[in-house]
Amino acid sequence: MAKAKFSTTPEALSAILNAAIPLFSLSGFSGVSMRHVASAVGVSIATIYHHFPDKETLYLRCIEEAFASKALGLAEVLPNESTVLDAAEDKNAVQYTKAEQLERFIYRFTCLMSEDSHFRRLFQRELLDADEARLRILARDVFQNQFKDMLALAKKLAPESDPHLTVISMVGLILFHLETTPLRSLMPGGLPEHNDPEVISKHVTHLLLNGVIA
Amino acid sequence: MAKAKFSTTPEALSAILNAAIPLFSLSGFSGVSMRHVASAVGVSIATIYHHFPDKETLYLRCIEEAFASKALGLAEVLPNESTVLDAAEDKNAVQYTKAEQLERFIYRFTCLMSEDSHFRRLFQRELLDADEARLRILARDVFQNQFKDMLALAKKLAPESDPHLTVISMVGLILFHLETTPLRSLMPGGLPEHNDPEVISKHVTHLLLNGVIA
DNA sequence: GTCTATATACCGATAGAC
DNA sequence: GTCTATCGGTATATAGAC
Repeated sequence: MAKAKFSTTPEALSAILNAAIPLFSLSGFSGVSMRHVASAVGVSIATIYHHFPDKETLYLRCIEEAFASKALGLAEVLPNESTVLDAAEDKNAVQYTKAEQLERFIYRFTCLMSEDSHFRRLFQRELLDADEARLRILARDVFQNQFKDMLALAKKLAPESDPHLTVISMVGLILFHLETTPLRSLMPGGLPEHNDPEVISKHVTHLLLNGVIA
Repeated sequence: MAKAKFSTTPEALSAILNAAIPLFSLSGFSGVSMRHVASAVGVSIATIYHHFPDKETLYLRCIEEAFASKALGLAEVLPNESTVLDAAEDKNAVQYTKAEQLERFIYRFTCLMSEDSHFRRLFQRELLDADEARLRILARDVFQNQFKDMLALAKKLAPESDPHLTVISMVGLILFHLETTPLRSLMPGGLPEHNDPEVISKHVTHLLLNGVIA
């Protein structure tokens, strides 16, 4: 069941993906033409079609690439349930309080998400497009394990709440603060420092620990 | 300074807008052609161009229309600071606790936002496109007053926190739960009732009042 | 105010030389 | 593996009849 129709070098492939990912992130599927991609890579259109059968496949591979590489970073951020602990770390393992665990997770997750906008933007676009087949791939291959770890964290932190809702809330809080960056400065009370990952994660952590009123 | 180049009936105009708004909401600016719009309205392309000078202007008018009509609903949801209270209501006015005020706002805002997806999706697309001129119009003409009311509410509820961050957090919590609807069912622990505005607003209110751990 | 017809440019995708 | 050249289709936008 050989899938490779063409002979390809991995370098040429990833050169195309690395050029196409920012384009799709900025302008979306229909906002980017194969001509744009080709000229961004510095090759002809026919070269792109030598590596990818059509535009849709190229887009799908971009999504998979961008999301798979972020999934690795996500795994590091989480208090890992699904991987074996390093023995040395296990012995020296500090017992974090619930608040500390939450704070660490929120801070590292915020930093990770604020690092590159491409993942975030592609994710938002996938939510808007809501193509079921693509979302299914995303859920299964990329987010499945990380989401389970987050569910475990949510269950540990807030045993009485619905863990699914808790996870969505934590993620949503962070992502929305990052998403609204371009609008923030135009709204009353918006300050440049509100886009600092440290400020955001501190605010979110405080909110998750104490609520707004307390 | 007459702006109207053409003679137009308001009915024809709003027929075009009402057909175009769902299209742009679903597929974005570059995902919709003037042909699509024309055939959705049931007229020819030239007719669309009679009413709008170009595609970009049509899109901008769709945004303005969709957002302006939601701004009215938003004003009703908020404990209104900027409008005069009705005298009769004022006399019978109940004194709500902070928790009750928050709960009412969250519930009504969630219902309002879940009612039509077009506003939400167009707003998300505007955040992604991040066109500064369009965001400026949005911020000034549509969200300005409502955001100020929300800031006032945030200040009243959480005087010690940065009100701007508090508002973004409240809005983000609700919007993200609604956005992730198509993905939710594919993730572990996702249930159909998680998309119910009542369930969402109850969860969000509890989180904002008590935090996740409490 | 709506139409048909059309100008011009760009789109995705392919053929075939090197 | 990359190129030039090109096909057929569609895009935005306009001209001009009715």
